[in-house]
Amino acid sequence: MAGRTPFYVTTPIYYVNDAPHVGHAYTTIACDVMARFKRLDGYDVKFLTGTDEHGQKVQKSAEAAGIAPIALADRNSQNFRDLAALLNVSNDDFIRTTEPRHITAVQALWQKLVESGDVYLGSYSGWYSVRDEAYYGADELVERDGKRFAPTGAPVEWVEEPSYFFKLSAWQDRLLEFYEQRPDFIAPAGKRSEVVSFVKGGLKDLSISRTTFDWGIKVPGDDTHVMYVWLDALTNYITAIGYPDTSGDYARYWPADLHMVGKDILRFHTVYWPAFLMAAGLEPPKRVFAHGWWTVEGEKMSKSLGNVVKPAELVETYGLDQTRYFLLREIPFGNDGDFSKRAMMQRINGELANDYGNLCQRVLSMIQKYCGGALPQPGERTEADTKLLDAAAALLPAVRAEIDVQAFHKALDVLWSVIGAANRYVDEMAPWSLRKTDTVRLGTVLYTLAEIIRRVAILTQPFMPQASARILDQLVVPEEARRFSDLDAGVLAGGVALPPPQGVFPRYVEAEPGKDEAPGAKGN
RNA sequence: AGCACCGUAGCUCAGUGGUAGAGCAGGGGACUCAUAAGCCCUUGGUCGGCAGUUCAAAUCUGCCCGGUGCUACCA
Repeated sequence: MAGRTPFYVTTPIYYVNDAPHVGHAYTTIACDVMARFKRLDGYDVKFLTGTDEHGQKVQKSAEAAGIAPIALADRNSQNFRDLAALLNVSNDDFIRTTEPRHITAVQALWQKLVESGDVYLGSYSGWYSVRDEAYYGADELVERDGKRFAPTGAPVEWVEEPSYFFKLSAWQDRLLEFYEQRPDFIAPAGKRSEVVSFVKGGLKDLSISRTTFDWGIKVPGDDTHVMYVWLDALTNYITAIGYPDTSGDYARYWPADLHMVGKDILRFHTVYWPAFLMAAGLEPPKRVFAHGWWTVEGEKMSKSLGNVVKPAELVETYGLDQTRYFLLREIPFGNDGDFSKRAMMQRINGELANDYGNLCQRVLSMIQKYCGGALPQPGERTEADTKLLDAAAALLPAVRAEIDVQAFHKALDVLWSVIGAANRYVDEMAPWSLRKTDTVRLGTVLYTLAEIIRRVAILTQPFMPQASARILDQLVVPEEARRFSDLDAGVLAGGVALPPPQGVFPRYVEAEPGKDEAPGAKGN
């Protein structure tokens, strides 16, 4: 434990007013790959996800449903727990902002901000639409008949409510200095420029409390206010490691190595959050990565279009590991991308079934048929064997470098380059011919291939834990010998009996409606 | 409107001064261990347009056209 480097990765906490969709799954899976990779690579990993449960929207939804806000939060928070389980996500903790530990942490952080002089009582004012429950900027309004209306057509009125403010304006220079010193703090690089330019444009103080609703954490010493959601929500990252106790897990895991976020909440994580933390005398996180959005078959995902992709349907239709693979392989991480059935099928069939799955299958089958089901003993190596083995040995540092910058697509690309090389090696060596001419050489070739597959499968574990495990099972690699340190230390031993091969990545064949029904039969 | 980024083969993208690349899709071939998989070969682009700098530009500069993002309280 003492010798292991800590690694702390977080998903955003998901808002309980939302139903889980592929976007949530995407963020969570990306973090899971980070967490699994780092664990296998010997790190002491803390992986946090959870739910954000306060705010006016939740209060309103609960009222509409005729239940208490906490009842709504309980129910919907569970949906996100279920999602994590569905996706085989390895989070170490699941935080809820309604938990006592979080309330304690947020109030403690508030006190720190008060003590540092960064909080003052003022009033928040603006053009408010009761109908939309939202404030609008003066420039957004339309004036008709001497009255002002929101872009939505709703009437607005000038309202003013008391509010505590955070002196964000005082942190502009220190934030810019921070970005300057830490060029990797915001990723991808393009997003960093946006944030820097935003901050350079000047910062206004931030309203951090509200009096118009009460579903939130009370401001210490002023029960008429609840904290504004972002202060509440962002604090979850330190709540989960024990804050305000800064000795134990906090000392070990903070600052977080990576906050993974969707691009819509980048600013909150890269401007407000570091400012809050610095004001409280705490360190900002090391890195915030803003990933992109998925469209579906070329269209924006939306409730009104009815094309929202539910993670459970993906897993049901394509399989869990296939879904995990597709999401991280299809688009350069950080970019927006499109989710289409066609692309999914191409990835599953072309890369999982044909390249990876079939490589395993053909090699294991030949061992089964030609070697009586026992892993052969390798003989003398040729240049071709060495070349392939060297390529596989070079995988870990190459993949690690990509994972460290969240280039998941490139990490997979690197792995597939060896899968491709192995498939070419099979054809070049033609074991089906060696079988008749040179059984010693045959043994070396099949052994080499099995060893390549072992190495690849160990490295695909973070992406596809179940499928990788099934491959390693078929090579009789002990469960405790699947860490990255076992890549070199756990080289396969010849002579071991292998079980009959079983396909791991089946081809996806689209069910053709009507095809499997009797003519004239009505479906369902 | 301002600022930033992007526009390269049918599709998704890499390439940032020295004779255009990958994967997928399309076409052809040899093999047969395997999941109608794998392997080999191959068609395809005046690198958005115009002008300039340079011995040399997809790569630098200017302008134009087209697209995207950001421009604070929306969790």
